Amino acid sequence: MDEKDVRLREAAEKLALTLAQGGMQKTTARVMTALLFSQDDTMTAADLCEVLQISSGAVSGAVKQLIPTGMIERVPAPGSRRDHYRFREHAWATLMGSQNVLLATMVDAAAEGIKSAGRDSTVGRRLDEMEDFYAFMQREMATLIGTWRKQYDARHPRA
Amino acid sequence: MDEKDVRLREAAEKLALTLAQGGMQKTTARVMTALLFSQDDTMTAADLCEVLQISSGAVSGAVKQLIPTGMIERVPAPGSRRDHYRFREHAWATLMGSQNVLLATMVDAAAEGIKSAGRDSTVGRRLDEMEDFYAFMQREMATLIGTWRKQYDARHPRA
DNA sequence: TCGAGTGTTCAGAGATCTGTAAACAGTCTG
DNA sequence: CAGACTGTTTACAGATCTCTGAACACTCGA
Repeated sequence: MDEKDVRLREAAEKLALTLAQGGMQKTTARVMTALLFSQDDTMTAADLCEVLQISSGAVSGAVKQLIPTGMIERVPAPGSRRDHYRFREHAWATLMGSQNVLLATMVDAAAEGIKSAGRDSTVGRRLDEMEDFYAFMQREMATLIGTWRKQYDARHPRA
Repeated sequence: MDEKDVRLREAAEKLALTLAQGGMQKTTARVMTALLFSQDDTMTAADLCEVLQISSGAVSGAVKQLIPTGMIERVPAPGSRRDHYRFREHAWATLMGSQNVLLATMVDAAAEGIKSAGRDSTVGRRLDEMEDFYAFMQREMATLIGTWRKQYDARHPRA
């Protein structure tokens, strides 16, 4: 039984490391994956401190980053006075959806350049392609995520 | 005429800053956007040094990161002995396509956890959703990029 | 209102990362 | 082959970032 726990923790740390190399804060990634791979539904800040061997301040900071992104949520704890945290349902879809603003930024950056240089030049054509690509992605990604959601919900009727 | 240059450079730096906050190396981002917003087709390492006010070593390092990702390419320079660099055509599509391996990593991480915990548990259901989502994305992203390419190429017949 | 139990904030230590400058290597020209 | 011209590598310095530990703030129950 503990055996299972160990392997899950290993998997969690491994993924955290990958995410960290991809630009995510290391501690933030560890907190996220700890919640993701936890056998329990929720974890308290104290749990996270103990499991990850980090200070409460670090947990506080990580949580502060994670909640606005929609990856985790604070769960009102009935009996306990401690805050409980939980990995959110559909968190991944939410996360990918939030990349939408990044895509919009790319479109804007391209448009900004085109405004200065026009479309009919070396740089203009380059930026035109960029604008076209990201505008396309922005449109399509939204519908793609919607498609998945519908599909998944249909396959997993709420209890 | 120089006016144009200034505004393009500003746009370049602005985008670089955004990309840097998104996890990309700061200098790497600056080199990339410098090439992206350049009015010329290619730039030499020396050009980049001067424009960005960085050492040749820094340029070398940035280029070393950028080339494998497919964002820029080294162009054989006919007359000059210097290396010329160019922002690659369809670079953005290539970049997004390369996220495929990241998506695969996510699928694997989820599968790894499921192997330890099974699908029928709190963590199992959580990981099942993750696996399903990323597997879906992996499939769809590839086709999406292909669609865009076809569409764009059709609209921009090669000269 | 007081006190215990938690979460948050912040200054400072420690680690990490990144760019520079200089040495080194490679390449083309004369 | 010599010599100049570039690109690459690397030790080191500087800057940045992140965690910790402790003080502080907040909340709830008695």
